[in-house]
Amino acid sequence: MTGNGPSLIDVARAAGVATATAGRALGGYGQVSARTRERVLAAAAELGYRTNGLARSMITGSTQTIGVVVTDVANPFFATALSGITDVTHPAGFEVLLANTGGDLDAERRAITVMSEKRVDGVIVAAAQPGEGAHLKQAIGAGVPVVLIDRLVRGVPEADTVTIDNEHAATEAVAHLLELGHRRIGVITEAVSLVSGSRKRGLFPSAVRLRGYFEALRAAGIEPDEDLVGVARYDRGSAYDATMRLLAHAAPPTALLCTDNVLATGAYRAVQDRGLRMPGELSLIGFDDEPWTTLVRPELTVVEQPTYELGTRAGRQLLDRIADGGRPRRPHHVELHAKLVARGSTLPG
Amino acid sequence: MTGNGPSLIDVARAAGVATATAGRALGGYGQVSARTRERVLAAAAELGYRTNGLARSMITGSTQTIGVVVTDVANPFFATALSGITDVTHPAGFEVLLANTGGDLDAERRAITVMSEKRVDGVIVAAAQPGEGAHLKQAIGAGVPVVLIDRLVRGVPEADTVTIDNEHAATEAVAHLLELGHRRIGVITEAVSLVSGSRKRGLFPSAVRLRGYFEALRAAGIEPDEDLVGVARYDRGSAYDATMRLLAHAAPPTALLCTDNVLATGAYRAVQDRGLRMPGELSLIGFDDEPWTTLVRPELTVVEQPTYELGTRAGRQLLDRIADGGRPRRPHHVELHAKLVARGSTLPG
DNA sequence: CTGAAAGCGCTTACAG
DNA sequence: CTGAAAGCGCTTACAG
Repeated sequence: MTGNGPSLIDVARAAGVATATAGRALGGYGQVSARTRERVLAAAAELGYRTNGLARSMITGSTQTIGVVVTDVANPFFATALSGITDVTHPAGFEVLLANTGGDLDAERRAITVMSEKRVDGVIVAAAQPGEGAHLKQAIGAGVPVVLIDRLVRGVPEADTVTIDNEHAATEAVAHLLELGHRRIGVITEAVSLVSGSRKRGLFPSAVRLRGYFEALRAAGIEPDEDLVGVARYDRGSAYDATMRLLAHAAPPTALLCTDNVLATGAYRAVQDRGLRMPGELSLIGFDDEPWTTLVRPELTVVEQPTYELGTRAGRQLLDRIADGGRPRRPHHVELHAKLVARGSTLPG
Repeated sequence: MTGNGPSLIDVARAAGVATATAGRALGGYGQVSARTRERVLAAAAELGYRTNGLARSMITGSTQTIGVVVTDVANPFFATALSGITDVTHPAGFEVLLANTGGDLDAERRAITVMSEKRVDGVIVAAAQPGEGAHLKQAIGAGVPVVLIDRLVRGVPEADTVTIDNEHAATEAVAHLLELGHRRIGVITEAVSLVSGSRKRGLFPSAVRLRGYFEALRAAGIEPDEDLVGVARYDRGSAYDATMRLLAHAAPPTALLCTDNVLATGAYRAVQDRGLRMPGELSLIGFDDEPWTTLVRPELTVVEQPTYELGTRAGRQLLDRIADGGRPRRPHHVELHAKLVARGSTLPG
């Protein structure tokens, strides 16, 4: 019960004008004489009037609100992307309705439904699963523009996308290690589809990065060794364990690539605990350039993603779509480049 | 233009019932026979009907949406608190309208106004400035419950608050250092009201922590030395510079307390670059226990804030308020405790 | 420039 | 259980 308060009718009555006139004075549309406007504004202030955005939106057909769906706001990656989104959309007059799915597909479906019912003008989605896009397709069908961010989803060809060139990013990281002379290069990943030749070509960043890793090795004439692939759940402890297992092998890797920032914290810790010198005994590369990567010793070599820009581009793309007012147009795909930042964890020095 | 689509009237017509009946079947309120419900549901599915939440909210007086206003979502502190909020409110059926103010008071005022016009059922606010609460008071007056989080604001005695016992947190940190024998204990802070005896008693965490620092010293019979207070803007670089200045003094501190996690990254780096051994030549304490604090060597001693819980408690508090339906009730104040986690940066070992 | 009327899409009494 | 009517609070043609 948002304690109703005065309506436009009350303001109009107090100002001695018609509601349509009061609406024009307060809403900044149509024509009103300066004198009338003043009287209406005075009456509104006196009564403590606030526009009912619900009623307005119902008529105008626009809520000036966009939905943003992510799997985990507490992850610095999404938090940073989110700030990129708001920095672009807020000045344009749009508010953000946020949903945190925790990677649960059902939660994502519910979020999309609710946002659609609340009549958001569009949504930006970091999907929970690459295989399931029916709910997104339905939203688009209902006239809600969708921009996919960070992750591609199968079955939604109409959606705009803003992603990072993950395959190249991984390739570049491996190339860096090859150049330094490494041949036994391991990887810590949360990708499910392990097998390099799998037919289920993954669409998610971790899967794409894993593919890049495999291909870079092959291009260098090295047959990937499954013993050098450490699979972890998406948390630090699991990455720690996976790293420890790899390092305990009879023929352990001399270099390690982590496909994500969370995994990198676990791997870094494991290498420390194992007592291996970096980069002398083991070279390590992480993903995402977070503040801590230059506080550890040695500093961590990383693949730096343009995370904030991922958000700003997605925001701008959605604003464009909304401005287009649902006119059909072919989907727009933006792919941003990640950049290798070489530091002490790989560079002998 | 969210391409309007079929309305309840269309569904009712297709099902051969009155709109009121169709509404009852679809909305889950009132009484409908099973047979009628089925027919309505079938018609709705056929037409691709989706409820117009705007119209519903206008009548029910509830949007099932809360506003959350923070100064910086990209800061792990707020990102984590935010996830605590959504974890509590989302299962209760509430969506989150997010505003990122960047610490700008005007942006905060606009956000509150817009959220109020969008008829959110309540707001959780991490305020930009402690001195300015008129807009919040006004929201409360209009019937929008307000829960202040992390920071107190003057002039809004009606608001619920969920904060951390910052004075005690700082006191405990200083006590730890005193116990280890330190007498020259410095502080890196972004608090503006520097002077210990200032009459403008700060309400913000940084100011309260600074007060705790001063009082802990005095309680130990040590007169605070202004030369040991390093003031920085709220960023890593500025904290780095401030720390470097302190360490360059003729009689430098032997221990340093940082009143925030961002400042701690700058200070840690400065101590490294200065070539001082921790804790032998300098002991360091930070705020907030982030993943990196156990990756650096030595590990960082910190005051660990219950950040996630700050969010869940604020969420629950707001839900309670909303459930109360605007019935006047005295404000509720929750103060959570921070905990010192002693590690290598202070413990000789 | 101003006003009277219609209507956005629902839910809520009120009858039956 | 079902329906006809009223109404939530605005904006939008349509006249004047």
